[in-house]
Amino acid sequence: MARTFGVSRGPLREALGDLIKEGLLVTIPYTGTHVVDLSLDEVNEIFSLRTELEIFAFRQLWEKRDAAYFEELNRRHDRLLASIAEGDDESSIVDELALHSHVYEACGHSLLLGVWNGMRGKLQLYWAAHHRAHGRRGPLPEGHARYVALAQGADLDLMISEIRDHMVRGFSRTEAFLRERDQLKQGQ
Amino acid sequence: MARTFGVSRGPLREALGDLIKEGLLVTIPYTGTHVVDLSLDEVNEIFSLRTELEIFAFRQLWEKRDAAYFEELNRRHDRLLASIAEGDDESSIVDELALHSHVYEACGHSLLLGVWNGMRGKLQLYWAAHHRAHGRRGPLPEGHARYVALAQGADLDLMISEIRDHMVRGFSRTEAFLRERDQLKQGQ
DNA sequence: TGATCGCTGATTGTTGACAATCAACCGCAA
DNA sequence: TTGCGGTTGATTGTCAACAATCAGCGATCA
Repeated sequence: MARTFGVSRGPLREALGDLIKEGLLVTIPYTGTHVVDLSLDEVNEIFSLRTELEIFAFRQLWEKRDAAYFEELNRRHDRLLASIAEGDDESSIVDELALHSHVYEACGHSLLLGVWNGMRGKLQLYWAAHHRAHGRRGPLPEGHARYVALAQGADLDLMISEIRDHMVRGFSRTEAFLRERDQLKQGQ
Repeated sequence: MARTFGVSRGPLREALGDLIKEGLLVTIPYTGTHVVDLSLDEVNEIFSLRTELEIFAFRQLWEKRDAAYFEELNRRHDRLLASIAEGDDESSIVDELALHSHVYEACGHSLLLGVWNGMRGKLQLYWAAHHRAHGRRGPLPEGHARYVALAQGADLDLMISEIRDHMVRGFSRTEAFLRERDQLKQGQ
């Protein structure tokens, strides 16, 4: 890898070490390091923890929401819809994550934002890889309509229940990819 | 540092990099790297997020609690009480964190455990440093009695409210250290 | 056929050296 | 005293090389 990328082993070692600590790569000693192979349990953990974190973020944010927040929220939602309309899966995924990132950035809890960024990478990597493998499977256009609407509403409890529903839907969608992949593996 | 520790700059660079990414050290470019100086906001963030994570951990664990869990819980509590009785602040802090770690380890949510371990280091470093600076200020013997009792009880809602109270108490205690430190700084 | 042994090559950790960048200090002038 | 430019030394990133460890593979033998 050092030769192909034209850099020395030092910086490469550091970069790979970062990705390993982030959980995006795993290494088998003296054999090699490859992209993680997320199990169903791990995906379940990501979504269950995301649910709690995102609810907590909205609780922190709720009373502080202002015009700037609403504007940026709609801007990110529009960008997601545009990417979906263009059929660009890669962008759709990035935009979906950017939409969800907004509440973490806006709530003013930097530690929480750090934790979210830690798992965001896993989701992006995972979705991108499997969308490339399985073809067109980006986010659905209507997937965030209710989410965005309630985030601008007055009822926090409704928003919280939408977050729970949204995560359940997201998990189901991801779970479906996983089962397909495992079936393909067995077939080999 | 490389000379004093008798190692090359490579491994030292990696070790410092890890501590920096963990948030225990900060580096001012071309000037030096020193131990992080936690602000009141950051401490508040740690305790507010801890509250949510620990409640989530207990929710995951609650129905799965068994004899082994209760045994280990009491074992860790006894160890904490022993360290407090001996007046060993260093051990008290480690034991208090170990007691809280138990629910994260037992709930079977490895991602959650990873997030907790990420902030655990900050708390240990912070408490240890300031206890050294301010003298005897370890955990109080009765501080976890109710916590441990309710963790073995049948009422999850009571446990949740105890967690909230416990974190508020912990934050107040830590906040007091912080205000003392800042006053000392101004005095200099 | 199946198991064991030694070899090969890759992976991994560490080291000392080179080069670039910039903060801190000093001298000088207004 | 205050402000400015040049110098010094430390910090930082990168590199090539050495050494140690071990997985994979073929050869040998029962």
